Amino acid sequence: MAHAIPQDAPSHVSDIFHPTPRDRLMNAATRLFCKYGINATGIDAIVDEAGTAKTTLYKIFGSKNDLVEAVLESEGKIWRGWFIASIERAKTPRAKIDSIFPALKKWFSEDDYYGCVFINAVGEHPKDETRLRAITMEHKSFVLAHVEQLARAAGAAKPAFLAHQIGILMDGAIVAAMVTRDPTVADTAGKAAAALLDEACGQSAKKPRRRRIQPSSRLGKESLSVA
Amino acid sequence: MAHAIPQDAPSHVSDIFHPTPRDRLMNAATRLFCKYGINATGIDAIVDEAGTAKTTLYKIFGSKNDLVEAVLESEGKIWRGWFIASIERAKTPRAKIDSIFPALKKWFSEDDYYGCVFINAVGEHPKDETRLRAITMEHKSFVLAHVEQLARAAGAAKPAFLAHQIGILMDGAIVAAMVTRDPTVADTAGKAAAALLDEACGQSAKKPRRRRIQPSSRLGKESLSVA
DNA sequence: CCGGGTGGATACCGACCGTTCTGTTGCTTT
DNA sequence: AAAGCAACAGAACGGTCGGTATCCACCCGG
Repeated sequence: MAHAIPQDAPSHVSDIFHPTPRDRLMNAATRLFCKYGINATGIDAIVDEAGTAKTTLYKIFGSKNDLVEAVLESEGKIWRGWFIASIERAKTPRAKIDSIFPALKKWFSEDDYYGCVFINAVGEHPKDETRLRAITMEHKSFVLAHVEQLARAAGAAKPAFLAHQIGILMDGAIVAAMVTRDPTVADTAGKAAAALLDEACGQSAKKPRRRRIQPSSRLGKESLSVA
Repeated sequence: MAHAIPQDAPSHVSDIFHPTPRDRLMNAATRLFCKYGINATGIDAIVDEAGTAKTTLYKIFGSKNDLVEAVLESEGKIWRGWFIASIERAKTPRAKIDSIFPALKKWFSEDDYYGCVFINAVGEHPKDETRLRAITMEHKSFVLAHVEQLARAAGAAKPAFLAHQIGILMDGAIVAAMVTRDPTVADTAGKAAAALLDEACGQSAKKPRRRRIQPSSRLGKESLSVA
């Protein structure tokens, strides 16, 4: 997942006026990697867009590979920050999970939505590559851990299992949105996630008006250390 | 989705003994594109592996782009053939849908599973590209149409909607399996699909069959031309 | 005033890219 | 035997790749 919503997290305030060469390179590389792919983006295009010299890039990052890793690392952190902030605006754990796919939909709707850099990066590199996949899995694990914690707080029977399923839905929606350019895949995936969440919480009806069994699972909202 | 199971569909029998240069080029290109990515695979490597001359490649395909499209077209057809044959072995529509993810799991378990060429191709090319995305969507639509028909035959309330959800689960599983190299994501996705199918068929144990108005949609199992 | 470090400009490196070219096999078909 | 033709080998094209070296213009603390 990649390319965070711009509005929040201006990182360093001074960057707005005097962005360092490093930041300019990171921004340019991020944009070009996302839009055109990593292999299809040359060093020259990056330094061109960043307005720096090639020497500066190699002084700072050492190699294109290291630049790629730096971009993924940074982009992952920004994306996770945006994602978690987006869903944590909701009040209850259930509402937070329910706002995952509306958040994704907003992301999909941006005109510069290019899919998930991590997924695309793994896809366009040799499949015996290790480093990129490790970085991607780390990113994924972080997001899934958060979802799992929410699932547990929401009273899901098997929180890890449910989080895994939601993660698959997220990946699928991200990919489908990239291919089709249709943000409404998020709605479809969101309804699937809601149904799975309903089932995992033991109440199959969408609106909890007609509660069938409802034994416990009402508590647990508290005492949840975020990790 | 890409890279079909080898055992069925030997295409032309004579190819086993005298594979034409075209077939050798297609096979080599397919393998290298899948394993190393399209942009990372040079013409030299393809003709090297195919054992043909560069001239032959350009006489037959005209350009690398055209070769890429030919590979996607062919690989898509092979994959769809394998996929549909795999799930159609089951007897009932419900069983056919239930065998989607076991089939994918077998695919994921191959040691030369490299994800979906279509998804990877879109991901590593400029996002304003049109042709690749069109080819990918065509492939996807074909598969989804088949799933939708099965969903309708299985008595799902909203077959197109369910098929769409299953498609997202498939894409998510394909991507997750590529990144994690863990074929069991197919199990997780499969259980999600089964739960959604249960719910869509109204026999989800607890769901009290809250039908809306929609009186029809019960027939239509027949007269469904797939492609 | 000086000296050192940061970063820009530019030319260059060997390697490889996709593509085209020339020329040569070897098997058909006449 | 002659001609045709698909496929071969291989060199070479202009261009770009990732990466390096050189030189120069600042800027800033002493």
